[in-house]
Amino acid sequence: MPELPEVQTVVNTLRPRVRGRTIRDVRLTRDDVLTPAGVDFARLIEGRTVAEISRRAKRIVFTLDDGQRFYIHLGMSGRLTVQPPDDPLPRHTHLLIGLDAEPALELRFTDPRRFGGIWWLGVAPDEDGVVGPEPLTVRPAQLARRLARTTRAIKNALLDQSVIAGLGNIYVDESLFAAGIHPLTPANTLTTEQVKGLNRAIKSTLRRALRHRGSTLRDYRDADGNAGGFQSLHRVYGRAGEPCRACRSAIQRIVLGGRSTHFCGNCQPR
DNA sequence: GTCCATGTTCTTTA
DNA sequence: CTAAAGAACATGGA
Repeated sequence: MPELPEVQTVVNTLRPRVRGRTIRDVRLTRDDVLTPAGVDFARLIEGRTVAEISRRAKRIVFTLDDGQRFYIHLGMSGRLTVQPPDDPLPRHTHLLIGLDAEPALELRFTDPRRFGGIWWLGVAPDEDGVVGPEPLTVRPAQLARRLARTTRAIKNALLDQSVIAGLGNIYVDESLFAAGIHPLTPANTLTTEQVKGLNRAIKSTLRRALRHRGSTLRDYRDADGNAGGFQSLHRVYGRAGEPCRACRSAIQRIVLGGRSTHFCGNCQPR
């Protein structure tokens, strides 16, 4: 659910409330949200201070004062909030971290669908798994090199986190519209000029979404519980049948890689 | 009951 | 063998 703009907004709202605070008590109410299984997560983090909170791809990375790290992925329906411990506890809250604050604060991870979770990294210098470059800083030549390696539709290639990290279904559709590229275009057939335009479109789309604190379709909230505001500015995502904001022709919806894909057949010709 | 959902990973097919 | 397509995961809302 949350893509780069939403995850970054969570990090931005989390940081001033959590960084520098000491972890008092940890409650993991079901252990299958933790990877690897069997890690004594509470013992590892209790008494530690949160040195930094950052984002890599769609992961929210916590760095502790002893240099150990873990990350939380929100999956499709995850929320990470900071609130007073006596606030009513929502269903499907799997992790509660009590923080040393006056008045007391609690970091909560809630995720009904449980596609998200907590991954313990320890002091491993490398990140786990293959994660592509960050879309806000990737250079056009680097993006071109990675797209040239696959014949897949550009929509599917951009959703692949090992090709480029942080994009999801909303921002791939929005970026392809902004670049005027049809989602079915084979990734390796894009011209150098098209990749340059796509690179610019991705960056401007993400920056605009960040300014509006992400998109809330249903579940997404930042760490303070606030919804995003970008959803009303989507140009194609979720607008099937509605007029294109540029040319008034009807936005089309097809299924690609099992995901809804929205585009303007006129502004994004094949 | 049906279909759909901001994601990732495992399995099957080509 | 590899790349790509498809299924699966779990819950809830329309």
